[in-house]
Amino acid sequence: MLEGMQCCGTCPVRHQAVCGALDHRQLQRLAAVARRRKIAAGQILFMELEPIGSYANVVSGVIKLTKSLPDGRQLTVALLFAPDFLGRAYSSDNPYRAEAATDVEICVFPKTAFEKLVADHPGLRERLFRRSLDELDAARRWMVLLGKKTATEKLASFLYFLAEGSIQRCGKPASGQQAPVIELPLSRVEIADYLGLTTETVCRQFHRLRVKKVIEMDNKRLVVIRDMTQLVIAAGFIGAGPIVRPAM
Amino acid sequence: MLEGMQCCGTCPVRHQAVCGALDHRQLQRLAAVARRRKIAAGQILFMELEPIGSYANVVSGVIKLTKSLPDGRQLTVALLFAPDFLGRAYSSDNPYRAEAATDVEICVFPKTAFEKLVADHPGLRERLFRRSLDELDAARRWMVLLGKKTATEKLASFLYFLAEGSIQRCGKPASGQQAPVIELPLSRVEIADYLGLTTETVCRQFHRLRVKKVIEMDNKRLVVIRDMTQLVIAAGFIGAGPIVRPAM
DNA sequence: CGACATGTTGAACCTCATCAACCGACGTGG
DNA sequence: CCACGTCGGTTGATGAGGTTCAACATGTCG
Repeated sequence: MLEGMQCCGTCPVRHQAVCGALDHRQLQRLAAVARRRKIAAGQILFMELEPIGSYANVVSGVIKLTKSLPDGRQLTVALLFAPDFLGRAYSSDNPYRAEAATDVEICVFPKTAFEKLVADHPGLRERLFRRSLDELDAARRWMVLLGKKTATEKLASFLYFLAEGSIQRCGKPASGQQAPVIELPLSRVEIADYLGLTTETVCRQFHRLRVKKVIEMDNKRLVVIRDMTQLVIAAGFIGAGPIVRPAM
Repeated sequence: MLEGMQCCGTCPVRHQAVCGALDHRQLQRLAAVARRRKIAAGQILFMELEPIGSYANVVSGVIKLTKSLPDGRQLTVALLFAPDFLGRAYSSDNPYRAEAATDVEICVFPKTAFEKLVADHPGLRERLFRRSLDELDAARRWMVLLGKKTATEKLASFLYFLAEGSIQRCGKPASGQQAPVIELPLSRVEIADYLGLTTETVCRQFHRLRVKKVIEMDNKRLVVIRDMTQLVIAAGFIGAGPIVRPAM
């Protein structure tokens, strides 16, 4: 077992995560109960409708949140990356299944201890609130993708979304913009579940983007973005033609 | 101009809305700056990306939040009903267009005054936080609808969602369950935009549900739910066959 | 009345899902 | 070592569900 403070001191997401709101003393309090855990890819953190006994920060890796229909169809409603927070305040049971998409490291806080800390510390509350608002915006952006975009646009948007994230994490590639390389954290099936498509369609769209010289792929999991502007256009973020502003 | 306190005293959403967290004194402070406004159906409250100078409670009627792609495709990402809250904390500009779907009454709070009140009152903050979490859950539930459901399921889900809401508002129809009647707050086009479909498809699905005796329609805007269980099945909430639990 | 918005219906088309075959990588066991 | 089964990924053929385009119906307002 890692000792608490040691854990927080070396934590790579110390400042970006919700705990960034805490001062030294408060961090000690949190660290006393926090525990690092490694989760292997594919492991399920908690099932749908299962009560969750703890909160957690994602320290590294990617976690999927998925919902499923009674007949087995399922959709991944969110991906959680490095400084993201896992857990639902004000509700004991939660409506998602959380699963490690890659090998994952999380920092787990027991429910009651964390809630006490939240109750005492307004800064922490604010961070959680901000985060949930950001998630809400992200969810609604994704709704547009799911409801209105074509298969190509969906995949292009997904790749752009990943590129954007990796740029934010690793620093942007200056103005010289060398081609960003992204490692897909999801299998084809998982991508399909995230985009509301089937595996086959996802494959074909990868193919199309490759043929159009927008991307390049060495490994099945490694994507090089050859033409960022084309990707953005393919994603439907800017119109290929003139921008149509809907009339009042 | 209505005087503040009078406004809050007679407010039908006084307790359910976020201001339910305030005691009498604080309510006075809010009421001093709050203003009732009536908005006609079709009016736009604020445009996408436009900074918003105020927050508001929905007192009556329905507000649509929609996002649009540069080429004009658009999706309604949320409907706001009576005690709902309109506004985005921690962000001056917002990513949605807000439009009155029906005639609407809202209670408007100037941005800074309201924010000051929020800063002073933890109960209010908590309410806002809870609300945003609920919205997040709702958004993600809707993502499943948009990403995985068929046209029939989408419309049935929408009707169920409305029925549920009206039951919650008007009290449930006992166990005797007389057929719930719902008035559609949206036109066909608007429903289509909400469900990620086209007008034509929405029409055809209405037709199908009518043929199947699940619903009945007098007016174009009045839907009687003849068979609630069939509606729930059509919505895909429970499997028509045996429930398949995905294997671990 | 005609012009316009909203809703409905029909027919043709197209995207994407479905079903099936196949490929390569990997691990296991003979 | 190779045969094998399995799993993830790719490709092809086919078909259904939903979009698109067009016509028409209905209701409303000038």
